[in-house]
Formats: sequence, C-alpha cells, structure tokens
Amino acid sequence: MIDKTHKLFEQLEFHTQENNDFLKNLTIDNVIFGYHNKELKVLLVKNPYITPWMLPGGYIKKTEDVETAADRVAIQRTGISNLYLKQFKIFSKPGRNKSVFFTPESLAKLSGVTIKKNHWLFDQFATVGFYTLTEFSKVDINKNDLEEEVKWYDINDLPTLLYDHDQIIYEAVKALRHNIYHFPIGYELLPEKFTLPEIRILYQTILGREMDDRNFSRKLLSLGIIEKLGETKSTQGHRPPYLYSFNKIAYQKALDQGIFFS
Amino acid sequence: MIDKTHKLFEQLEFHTQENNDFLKNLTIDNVIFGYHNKELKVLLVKNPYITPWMLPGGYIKKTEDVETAADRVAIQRTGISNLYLKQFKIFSKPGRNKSVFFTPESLAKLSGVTIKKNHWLFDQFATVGFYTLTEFSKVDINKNDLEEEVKWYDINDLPTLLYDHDQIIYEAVKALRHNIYHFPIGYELLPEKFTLPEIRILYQTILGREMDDRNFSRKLLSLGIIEKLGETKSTQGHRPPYLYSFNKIAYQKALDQGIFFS
DNA sequence: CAAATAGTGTCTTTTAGACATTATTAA
DNA sequence: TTAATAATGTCTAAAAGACACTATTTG
Repeated sequence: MIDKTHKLFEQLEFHTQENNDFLKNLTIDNVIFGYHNKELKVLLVKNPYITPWMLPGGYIKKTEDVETAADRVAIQRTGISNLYLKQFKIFSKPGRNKSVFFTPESLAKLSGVTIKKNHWLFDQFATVGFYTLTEFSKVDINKNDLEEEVKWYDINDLPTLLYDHDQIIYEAVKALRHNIYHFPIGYELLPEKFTLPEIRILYQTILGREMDDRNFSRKLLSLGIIEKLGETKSTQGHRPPYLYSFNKIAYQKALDQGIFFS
Repeated sequence: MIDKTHKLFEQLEFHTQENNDFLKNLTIDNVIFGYHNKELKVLLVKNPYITPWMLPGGYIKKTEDVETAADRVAIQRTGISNLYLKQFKIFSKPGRNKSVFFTPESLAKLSGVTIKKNHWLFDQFATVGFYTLTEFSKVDINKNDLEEEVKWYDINDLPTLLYDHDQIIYEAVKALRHNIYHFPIGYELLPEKFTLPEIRILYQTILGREMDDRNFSRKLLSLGIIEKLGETKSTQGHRPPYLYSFNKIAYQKALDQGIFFS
C-alpha cells in the first residue's frame, strides 16, 4: 500500500474530494525535449505507484488558461521555469485515458481512500499537447515536488508509456521537425556561446539527416541569426572552433515572421 | 418568451437535464471560410433568442473526438459534409465564455425552464478552434436544423460577436495566411475547373496583396499542382481564359510534405 | 609529423523577381 | 475598331547545392 507521506497520497486526497477548481475532461501534457550528447531526449516521469512512464502533465484550473497550466506543470515537475511552450495538437480519442494502472480500484487499493467509480478523474479526458525545448543541463531532475522518478529517454528508445503518450510524443516530434524548417531553433537548446559544429549537429539530430557544413553556416549567417564572437573554444588535439552567439533581434524577427530553411 | 416549438427550447431541455453524454468545459468552434466574389467570408449563426452573432460550434460527446464533433456541428449547422477541417488553436482564457446573453436567468426567462445557477452550461469552457474552407455556393444557408439565422460576413466587416469569437476569427485568419505559404490551397474553394486569374485572385484575396500573374502561374505549374485543360471558359467581350484543374496526386503530396510558396 | 577536426571559397543550377507586348473575344 | 482581359517569354539577381583543400591544435 501507498506510503501516506507520499505526495501522491496528498494529491489523491485533494482531487478525490468534490473539487470544483479544475476543468473536467481536459488536461495538458508537456513533451519536454532536451538535447544532449547528439541525442534528442524527452523527459518522462514515473510515479512509484503507477507502473508505466508518463509525460509530465496535469489538470487545468478554472482560473488559468492552458498555457499557464502547462507552465505550472512544467515547473512543478521539472523545476524549470520560463520554458518556451508550443501548443501543437489536442488529443481526444474516446477511451484514450483508460488504463488498468489508473482506476478507482487500483487507487483505492494503493491509497486506502475510497473513490467513487464514476469520479471525474476516471472520465474521458481530452489533452492539449505542448512541446518545449530545453538545454539538458538546465534541468535538475531531482527537483520534483511530487516525489516521482524523472528520467530522460532517447526519442528512439522509449519505454512503455501510459495511455496514448507514445502517440503524443510521435506527433510532437513531427511538429518539431516541421517547425524547424520555418522557425529558428537552438536558443533554448544550446549554451549562450556555441560553435558551428555544435549547432549543425543539433539540427542534424532533430532532422535525422546530414547537412553540408559550408552551406549550413552560410545560411545562418546570411539570415543574421548567429554572430561570430572573437573567441575560440579550447579543445583537445585539433584546431579550436570559433564561438558564436545568437543575435536576439534577428532571432526574434525570424520567430515572428517565419523563415525558410531547406 | 421563447416559442416552445423552436429548436432552442428542445436543445435547452436536453442540455439542462443532468446529461452526462458531453464533455464538460470543452467545446469546439468552426471558423468556416467561404470564398465568393473576390471576398473572403466567414459563416456566422445567430439564434433569434441570443442577440450577438456566433461561430457555429458546439459540445463534444464523450464518444467522439474533437474532429468528429467539429464535423458533426458543421453538418448540423450548415448542411455541408466532408469539410476539410484544420485544428488551429485552443482558446481557454478564464471567463472567455461569460456573457449577459447566456446566463441561467436569461435562458430561464426565455424558456420557462428553471436552470441551476451552477449548471455546467455556464461554467468555464475552453474551446478548440477549427477553420475550414469551402466554396461559397456549396452552402445552403437555409438548411439549418437549429432554425437559426445563418449569414456570410466579410472578414473585414464583422458584426458584434458572442464571447471571444472575434479573437477566434482573427487567429483563424492568421493561421490560414500562414498555412497558405506552406500548403496548397484552393481545392475546396474553387470549382473543379477554374482559370488562372480565378486562382490567382483567390490567393490575392486571402493574402491581401497583389501577385505577379506570370510568376504565379509559373510556380503553380512547376509544382505540378495545377494542369491546363484543353478548354476555355466563355466570357463576355474579351479573350477567353483557359481552364485548369488540380492534379490530385501532386496536390496531396504538397499537402503532406509542405511546399514553399513565396 | 600524425591525428583529429575546423574553417573556408567557387562554380553550377535552380528559383525568384521584375517587367511589357501580343492575342482573343464581343459589341 | 475599341474595350476588356488573358496569355506569354526573357533577363537579372539571389539562393541552393555540390564539392575539396587548407588551418590549427595536441600528443
């Protein structure tokens, strides 16, 4: 049985009371992408009492909009604030949130709290899918106030997931890959100063294909979104690469107006 | 007082019973664009008992997804089936659906039905915004099983609207204008056979700017999405234009993969 | 000097953009 | 023949795409 000092217990008690502060039938889920070591990863959480891994997500207060809820949930589960959030799709297939791992019976058994069979927690839910990009190293995966396990998974090597979360991640990757052709990327995924090979490998990783180094840098420089700094990055045993940074103004303009990146 | 034979009465009776068939706190709204006479119009509905004009929209059954609901509502309100539907944004600002025109009191007064003050109909609702494109002439605006007034409004000359529907239309236009640069358009908005000036004026109308006739046709032809037919369209007093049709395969491919249209 | 990786320039092809004259029909 | 509008081709500029050699550092 669940440890009554665990945050899940607190949460359950909270939600299973007749609570009217949250929207019924609608949640948000965040696909938090982190880039690290030439791999695109996604942040998953696992409650010790619910077997499958899940996307960080949650309920929406009636006093907040979905963006605020997504931000709140992201901070709550990951400790990161001010994430760039992109709403990409709503998932609403009937029965999408049915799971043997989240039923009145299973929760009652774990928590000792009696839960009505037709409680709104177990009703049909649509969920608003958001994705977000962050630098891997910014996330302290131990700062998690729900006492859940938190882990980065490579997008090509995901564990079994709750509900339709595999589908949500698939669509998030699709949306991300589509958007990279129309908007600049990297601001949230690279350190302040980065090298040309670093940003090129980021693009290659997200798109899953090789890009010509000369044409790539020419394009970014001609758009004005990156700028060469005087400095180089010290490396071992080979020519040191120059450091670059984003030109905030050009970057923001490209975000607003859109670009065409082949 | 409301005429009890009016469909609204029936609807009210239906929804004000404790009905558990619909998602709480979530609706859909359709921005139905119709192209006609070099103008981009949007279909609005008005219930004789609720003053402001509204977008066609509605509740979502727990047994359907939002796309199905949007399609169902579109058919119900306009008589058109098989509309191309594009989900573009969710609107969820707290208080967005507060209006003096839709309260327990106003409805009770109209209908004679007593409605609980905290009935879910008057609770906070998020709404999924869809837009759709259709040929003006396909819509029989009299085929409306809710006995509402239905009217096409020019997007630059909208009446006062219920809730945040002006905002929803604004965002739909923005999404449509963005998408026209990345996906082909016209299949739903033009007759099967159309002329080059017709499709060019369609683009110009949506984008709100002039386009060079020679460069425009060169681009569409080189993408392969339109094809010249042998025939011409008879006109009055000037050279008759050739007729073209869409190449379905190339059009679908362009929809799937995206294009870049400057 | 070898190994490792970064930096950079040029040519070709494709696409975009600007621009004006001729063609066809009906009245 | 005039009025109305459609059709069409060419030149130039910009961008994309392909491609290979030189530079710098450490061990």
